[in-house]
Amino acid sequence: MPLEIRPSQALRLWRQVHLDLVRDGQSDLSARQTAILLTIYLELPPHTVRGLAAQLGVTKPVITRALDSMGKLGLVTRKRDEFDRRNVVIQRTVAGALAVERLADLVVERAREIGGG
Amino acid sequence: MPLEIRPSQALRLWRQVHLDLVRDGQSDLSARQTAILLTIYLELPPHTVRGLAAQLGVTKPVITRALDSMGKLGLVTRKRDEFDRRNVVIQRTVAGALAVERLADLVVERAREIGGG
DNA sequence: CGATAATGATACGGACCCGTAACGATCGGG
DNA sequence: CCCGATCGTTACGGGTCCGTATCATTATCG
Repeated sequence: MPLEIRPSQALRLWRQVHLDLVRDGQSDLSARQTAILLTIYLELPPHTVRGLAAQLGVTKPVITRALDSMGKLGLVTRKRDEFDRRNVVIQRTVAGALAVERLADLVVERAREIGGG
Repeated sequence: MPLEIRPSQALRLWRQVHLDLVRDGQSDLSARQTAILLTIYLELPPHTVRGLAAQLGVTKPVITRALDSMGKLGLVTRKRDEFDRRNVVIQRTVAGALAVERLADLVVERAREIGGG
C-alpha cells in the first residue's frame, strides 16, 4: 500500500509545512535534531549515542549536543544503563511525544489541503 | 483531490527524508532557507526581500543573509529592479531548479516506500 | 528642490553548531 | 589485577545564524 504523491504535490507539502514551522518559531530544531527526535520516537528502544550517530552518519559529539539542547526543551531524557554503565539510554518524554504528534498532525493537515496539481 | 496520509505515515516519511538530507550533507539548508527556496521556485515571480520576509514572518536581514548563502551555492540570483531601483528581484537558476527537483524526487521516492502503517 | 518614506544591505554582540582531538569512566580479556 | 577497548562527554578553534539598530540608495510628494 504505497503512498502515491506527485513531485509538485511533494514540493507544495514540503514548502507549506516548513512555512508553518518557521512561522511558529518551532524551527528551533535543525534537520539533524528532527531526524534524531523522530528516530527516537519511531524506532524501537533502546537508543544510544553511538547508535544514533551511526544511523545518522554523524559524529558522536553531534548527538551529545543535540541531546543537550533537546533535553533543555524537555523533548528527551538521558539515563545511565545500569548493566553497562558506559552506555547512556535515551528515553522519551511526554513533551517529546506531544511535539512529534503535533508535527504529524501538521503534515497530515497540510497534505489534505494539497489539491491535485 | 486531497492527499490522504495518516499520522504514522507522515512521521515515517518526515523522518526518512530528513535522514537522507542529513546523510547526503545537503542539510546545508536550514528550515528557513528551505522555505525561502521553495517559495521562490513555487510561487509566481517577482520575489523581493520584503515580500519573502512577510511571507515567512521573519525580518529582512534573515532574507538577505539567506540569499547571500544560497547565492554562494548558486541556487538563486539577485538583480536590481530597473523600474524601482530600491527593489531587488530574486531570480531562479538552473542549479536551484535542479536542487528543488531532486528534493521532490526524494520525497516522492520515500513516500512510495512507505507501507500502510 | 527638500522632506519623508521605503527598500535592501550592513555592523554588532550574542548564541548555537560543527569536526577534531582529548578526556574520564567503565568493561572485559589475559 | 591491568591494560586495551569502548562509551559518552568536553575543550577548542572556526564558522554560521540570529535580532536590533543603523546605513546608503532610491522613490514620492508637497
